Amino acid sequence: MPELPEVETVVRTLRPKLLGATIARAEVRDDLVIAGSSPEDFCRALAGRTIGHLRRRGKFAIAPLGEGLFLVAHLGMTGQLVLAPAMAPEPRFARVALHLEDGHTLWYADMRKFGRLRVTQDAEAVTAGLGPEPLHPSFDAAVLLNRTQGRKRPIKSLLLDQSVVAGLGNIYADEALFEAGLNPCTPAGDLTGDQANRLVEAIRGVLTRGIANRGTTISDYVDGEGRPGANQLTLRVYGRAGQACVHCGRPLSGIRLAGRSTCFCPECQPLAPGSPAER
DNA sequence: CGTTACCTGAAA
DNA sequence: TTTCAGGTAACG
Repeated sequence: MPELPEVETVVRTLRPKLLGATIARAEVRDDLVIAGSSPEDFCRALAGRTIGHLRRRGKFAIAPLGEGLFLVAHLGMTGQLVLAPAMAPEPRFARVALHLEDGHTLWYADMRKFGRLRVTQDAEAVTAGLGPEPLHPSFDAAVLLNRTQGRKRPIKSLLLDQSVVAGLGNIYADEALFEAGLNPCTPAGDLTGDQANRLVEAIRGVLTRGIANRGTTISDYVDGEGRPGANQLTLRVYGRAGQACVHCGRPLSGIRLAGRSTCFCPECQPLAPGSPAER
């Protein structure tokens, strides 16, 4: 579910409300979503802590808890972090509850339980393997080329690789490749400087738009206040296999790449002639 | 490297 | 009943 724009929106909506809030009690309803410690230690570590400035790195949300301790959340496919009044009805698939002293509850809900929460002294270690932040000004064609050079894997599978660039997922990868006019199967090492430039700009564009639209809600993404996003209305290829390309009108292709459904326009995103992926 | 497993639910 | 789903770690 949540890629960079969704996590960023969750963080932005929760940040002002959680800053300075104290956790009275933590409650784990499903052990599976707790990583790095026992659920008991997780709850003990959180009780009495005051939350600092919430931030995002890649698809992780990170809350400082003081004394070098952090709460780190990854939402997996269907994770939601939602703040609600204590008296409000529980969200469906509630897995963890952080009861705040101000009378609100920060819920972690996750239908598929692929997401994880952890308390750690070393937030750095959790995000150490991540590549650059695509919205940071230092992310440019040279940085991207450094990481694609000599690689034969399809460019899309590299875009999904969080150690290459942090935060892209299946939706925004497809959208960025369409905007850049690049075929998802293009061997990464074949990217020209010009193509890398276009791809970097496209990545920035789709992510920035995603944030401006408060995230993409296909089925269950909501922000920190439980509200869906609107970016799904702007998608140009994701989930549109068989429909007409917004540029040329020809039907979009749907293929499977790196184990993920992939949509692109064979006309607007042609493979370079003679490239291995063409055969 | 691509594929499978991890989970649960919705939709075909 | 089968297939598919925004992610990623493990496997061969």
